[in-house]
Amino acid sequence: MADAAGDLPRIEIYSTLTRKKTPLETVQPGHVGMYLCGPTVYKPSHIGHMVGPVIFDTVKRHLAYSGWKVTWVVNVTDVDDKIIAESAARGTTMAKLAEEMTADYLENLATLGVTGIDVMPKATEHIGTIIAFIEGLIAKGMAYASDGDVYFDVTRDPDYGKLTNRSVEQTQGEGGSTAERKRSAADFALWKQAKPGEPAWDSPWGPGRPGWHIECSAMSKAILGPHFDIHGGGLDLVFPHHENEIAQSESLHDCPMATYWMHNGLMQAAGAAGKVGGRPRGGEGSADDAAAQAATKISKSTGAEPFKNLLARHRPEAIRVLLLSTHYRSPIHFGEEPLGESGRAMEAFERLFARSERITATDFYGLPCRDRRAGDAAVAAAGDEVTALRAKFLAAMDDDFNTAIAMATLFDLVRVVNKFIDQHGLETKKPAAELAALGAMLLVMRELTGVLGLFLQRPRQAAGADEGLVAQLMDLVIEIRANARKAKDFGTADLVRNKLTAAGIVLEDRPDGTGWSRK
RNA sequence: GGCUCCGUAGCCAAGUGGCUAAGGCAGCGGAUUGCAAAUCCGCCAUCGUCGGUUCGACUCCGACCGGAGCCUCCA
Repeated sequence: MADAAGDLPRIEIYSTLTRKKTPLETVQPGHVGMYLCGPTVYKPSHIGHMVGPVIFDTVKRHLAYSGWKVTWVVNVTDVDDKIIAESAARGTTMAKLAEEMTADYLENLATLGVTGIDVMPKATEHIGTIIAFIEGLIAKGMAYASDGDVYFDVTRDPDYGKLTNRSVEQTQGEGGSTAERKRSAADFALWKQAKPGEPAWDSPWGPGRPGWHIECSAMSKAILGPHFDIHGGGLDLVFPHHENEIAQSESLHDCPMATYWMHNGLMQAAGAAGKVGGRPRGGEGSADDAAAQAATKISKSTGAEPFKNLLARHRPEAIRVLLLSTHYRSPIHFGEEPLGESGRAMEAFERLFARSERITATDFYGLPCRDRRAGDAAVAAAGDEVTALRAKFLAAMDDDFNTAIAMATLFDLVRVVNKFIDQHGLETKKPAAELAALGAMLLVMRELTGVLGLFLQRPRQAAGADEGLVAQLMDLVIEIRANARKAKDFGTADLVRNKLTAAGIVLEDRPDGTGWSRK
């Protein structure tokens, strides 16, 4: 369980299980097995579904960049009560609906630059694995069949509740119609008998389908082994889902399921007071205003619009920046305002990229991301300030993936590079030494933004068919205006600029000429 | 009622037992510009309230107030 590879950096990870940070030590030296609970595919994904994937994509990028080999698994729950209900309502089949919604999910992930998923198992493709897992639990006396269902017997699991610090007595269980088939209320279903007309698989207990928690235990074992390194998910999955996964897996295997349990904070729809969940709290006389403005997690708010709708209004880069600007364990305040703000903040990067491309004639997006983390000496050409910022960035990422600080150092880096360009007048002069230093700085920028999965592709231009024509016209307008300015005819020059601004085109008179961009 | 967690500038958001409490957005002043835009420089917080521990706390402990999550499906 120790990392023999001594050249790997020390990375600290917070685990919900221990409630503290400890240095990453992997089951297999140099290899990280990582499992993230993915979506139940019954509706188009919303922004809340994107949080975990973006965060763990960033985790994987940083681990891989730091020298580990990483296998990242994200499951897709494609058999479930909600899918059955939704497909019935739509008059389609569970399989078809799941396929459609999985495609939607994958498309959204790709848009956000989540590219690191290695394996994406589906529950329906692992029914045999799941049944074998359940049989193992029954054989060990940890589970029992009851009238076509199979339940996990929590009373046989001495450390049940260790993840969330609660006792069997404190859990209420599903209740409802299954109550009388269970030995105790906190027992949970491993296998559910099919009702007539429902999708079903044959099993030793009759036709049915897997319970909610078992697929993750069975599939993570099949792909990553009984004990792997990192298990992730949203904070709302800690109980009962992850608690029950631990119960199943550790009861069967007698070893830890995952060394680190990482949970991301939930998207909050600021101001969109949804229903007030949970049991009533003691006090009365609640402040109406506070209640009205209370944030609510997206999945329980009315703000959970399909992610695709969101993309019509906001650039994916702005969304990723927003997600990474907050520490991953904190809730994220979400809404039009925060998104617009992070969009504006992000444009400072793109302006710098464009500026440096004008100077160096090098495509920033085409620069190679340094894929293996190197020591300070490797980036010395970029100067002390940049080297120091890079060290700060890496230290932040090594400290439980503190992307908020990492982002802050990136903003500092933008300022440092802009200042360097200003001070050396690189837009008009081209001294070779300074250009080389600028190139080194941009390589660091490319390296670090790459670790966060940002700016990997040139943003798509507004795809107007007349784009070439517009560019030609703009060249003409700018030339005419330049002549006016030369002739000190500023009235004409300002008229042109003001009219263009009103039309959504911004003119910038720079030392090396006039540029334009769409607002 | 039980279990987690949070409360930092106008807004968002890091962080630390004692050194200048990151960064972003907005705002203000300056440099630059024909004027702008962009860029750069500078300004803008004593850390929910009240107690306690300590030589010293925003950081630890307690109480209180406010907010979030979970205890039922949820990323």
